[in-house]
Amino acid sequence: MAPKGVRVSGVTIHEVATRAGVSASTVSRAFTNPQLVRADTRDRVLQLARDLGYTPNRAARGLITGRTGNIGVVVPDLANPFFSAVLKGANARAREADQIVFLADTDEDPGVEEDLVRAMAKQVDGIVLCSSRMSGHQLHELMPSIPLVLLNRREDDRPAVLFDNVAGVRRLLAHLGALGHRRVAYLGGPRTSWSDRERRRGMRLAARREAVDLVELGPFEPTYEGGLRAADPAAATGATAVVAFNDLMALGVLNRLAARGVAVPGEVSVAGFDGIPTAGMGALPLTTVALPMVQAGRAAIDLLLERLADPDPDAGRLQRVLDVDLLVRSTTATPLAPPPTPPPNPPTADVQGGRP
Amino acid sequence: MAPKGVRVSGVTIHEVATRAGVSASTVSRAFTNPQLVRADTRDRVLQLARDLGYTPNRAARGLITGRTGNIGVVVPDLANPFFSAVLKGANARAREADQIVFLADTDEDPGVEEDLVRAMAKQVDGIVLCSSRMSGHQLHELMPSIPLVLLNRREDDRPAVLFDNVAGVRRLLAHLGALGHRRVAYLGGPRTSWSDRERRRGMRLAARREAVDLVELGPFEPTYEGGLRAADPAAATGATAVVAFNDLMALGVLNRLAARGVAVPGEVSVAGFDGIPTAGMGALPLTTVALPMVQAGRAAIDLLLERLADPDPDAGRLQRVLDVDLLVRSTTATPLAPPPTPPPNPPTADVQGGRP
DNA sequence: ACCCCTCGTGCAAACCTTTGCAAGACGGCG
DNA sequence: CGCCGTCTTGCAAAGGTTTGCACGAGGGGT
Repeated sequence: MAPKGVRVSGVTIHEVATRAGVSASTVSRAFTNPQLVRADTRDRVLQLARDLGYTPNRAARGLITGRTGNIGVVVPDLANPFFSAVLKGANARAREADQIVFLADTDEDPGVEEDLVRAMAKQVDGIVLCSSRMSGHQLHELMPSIPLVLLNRREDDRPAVLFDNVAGVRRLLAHLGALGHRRVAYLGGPRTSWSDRERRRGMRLAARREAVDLVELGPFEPTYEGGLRAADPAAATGATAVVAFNDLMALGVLNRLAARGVAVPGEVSVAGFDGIPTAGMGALPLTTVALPMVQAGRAAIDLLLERLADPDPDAGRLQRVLDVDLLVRSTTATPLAPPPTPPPNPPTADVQGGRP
Repeated sequence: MAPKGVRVSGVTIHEVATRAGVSASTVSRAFTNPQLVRADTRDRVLQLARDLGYTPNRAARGLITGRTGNIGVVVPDLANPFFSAVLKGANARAREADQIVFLADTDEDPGVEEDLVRAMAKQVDGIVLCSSRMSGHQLHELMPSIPLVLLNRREDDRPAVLFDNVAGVRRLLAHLGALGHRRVAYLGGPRTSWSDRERRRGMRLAARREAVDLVELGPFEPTYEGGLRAADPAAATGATAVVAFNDLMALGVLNRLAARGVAVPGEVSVAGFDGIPTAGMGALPLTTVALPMVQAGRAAIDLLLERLADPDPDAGRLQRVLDVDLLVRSTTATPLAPPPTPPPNPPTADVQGGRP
């Protein structure tokens, strides 16, 4: 009946209690409610615990308190530096609060995402869902079973950390408009992405305001490879400026255009979203709408902790909208010539990029 | 006495048991030892469990089995795509084995690393330590308390997933030698890094073999910024080829050299290690020694699972050495001219880059 | 000198699951 | 017809912790 697994650090609260000549309750209180136990007893117990290397077994504690001390973080793709950065922030903040992060990568699949959330639910106090690809319906089904905080996704008035996408797009188009661009292509990301919808919406608004023609393409995969594939259709539109759903795609566009001999930013300007470090490392630093990724990760954990401390579902407005920052760098400029005549390469190459 | 925390999915094994008209033991067995319970009982129980949305509470299970079903993964810096890739592999493999990944980021600090491992130890079955920066002493102290698998770090014959750094360096230097380089600079990474020591060792060996002069610099921070700072001292050595500790640094070098007007690969060739995606995305795809990062992450989890299944400490040789791959791309070529005379910029600028 | 209040501590139940042991049912064999 | 073995199930203990309740001691007020 004894556990078969290797007992990792066998020192329990009882051991500390016996050695200190007190009961287990006292040791427990010394840790969780220090003011309940007499000062000298407490000090003796804590000192002894330290000497013995005792740390409370969080699983056992969780069993009774109903709190695990764990927080789940779910991302669509760890390989995207945007999510690494968010994760880094979340992880740092969680550690400060003495919480541990459970990680899950969904590979951009809403089904996997739902499964993972369900699987995690029992073992964490709450979950931060980054750029969730799930449907509103799926989301609402999950909501009651576990405290959820969304990041980069709005769903009604559920707790969320958001970026001011529309403002970002407005600034970006103002910049392009001022440079003299009159025809702009937007390369869309996954249909399931909230930020893609927001950016599309913002683009339409801002395009009208700046009096530029807007051409929408996509969806494309939100990756470098997706950008490579998106570049040709984009060039074929005759737009003098191309805005990609994210930096990774924009980098792909940059590379493909260079391979075709299209001058950036001379003939075509390119911009992205996110502000991932990679975007600034190339020979041509990318103009981009930078999002405070690390800060967003931290904010999401903050929100979750607040929510857990006060489970009252409608305690305070729990949406945080973070400001974004237009980084004007080397890939945007005044277009040299009138829209170039159809480029040498066959411009009809696969117009549809990403998964449908 | 009832738990105060929000009960997340209150359905317990007892509820299923009562409804199915059996005892809790039977339900438990239906899940963990199906062959012990009569077929029709089992089916009825499992079906009911599914309907009720019951999933076993892993914390409670862990309490008695001594296995948590969790695996810890510790990395020095999430922002480095090398570690994102490793993590992605580890996470995928863990999920297949129905294990969950606990994440920790140490910010390159060995002290934090030790703390985190200790804090995790109680809540995971084992830990994968990626590129551990801890001393051999620290490592040995930790070993007995928790099953550990090292990744990109050898320590005696402890279980580890390693890359064949020396072979990689040999191939890289053979490549540079064949191109005609006679003086090569190595820009070192953190002193605490095992792979840096290995690469240094390999460089010395290979340099003798190829009859090239080797200049060792560093340590530098293993980041893009570290590379920016390393470029000037590297140029000052008069080497025609620069090998950086990792790709991130190499990208920094590339950028700084471009800013100074040094032609790559004309005047100076540059190469890195890791094969992170970013390295191939720039206008000048980087020549690099590519490591199978995702595969390494998977292998580490495999090793850990094997080890857990058979806790016999000396069961089989538990070190896996993975092959590396020299990717020859655009940043290495035959040097144009004899080593250029001292470059226009003051070549004395901070020779020490990273932290001491 | 008595009573009451406060403070510090211990007891035991509860959280949810796994598992050794034992008991009941049933069939076969001698 | 009795004995034994196999199969299926339940009982109860155990795992480490938290916490409501109760108990005892000590102090201050009357």
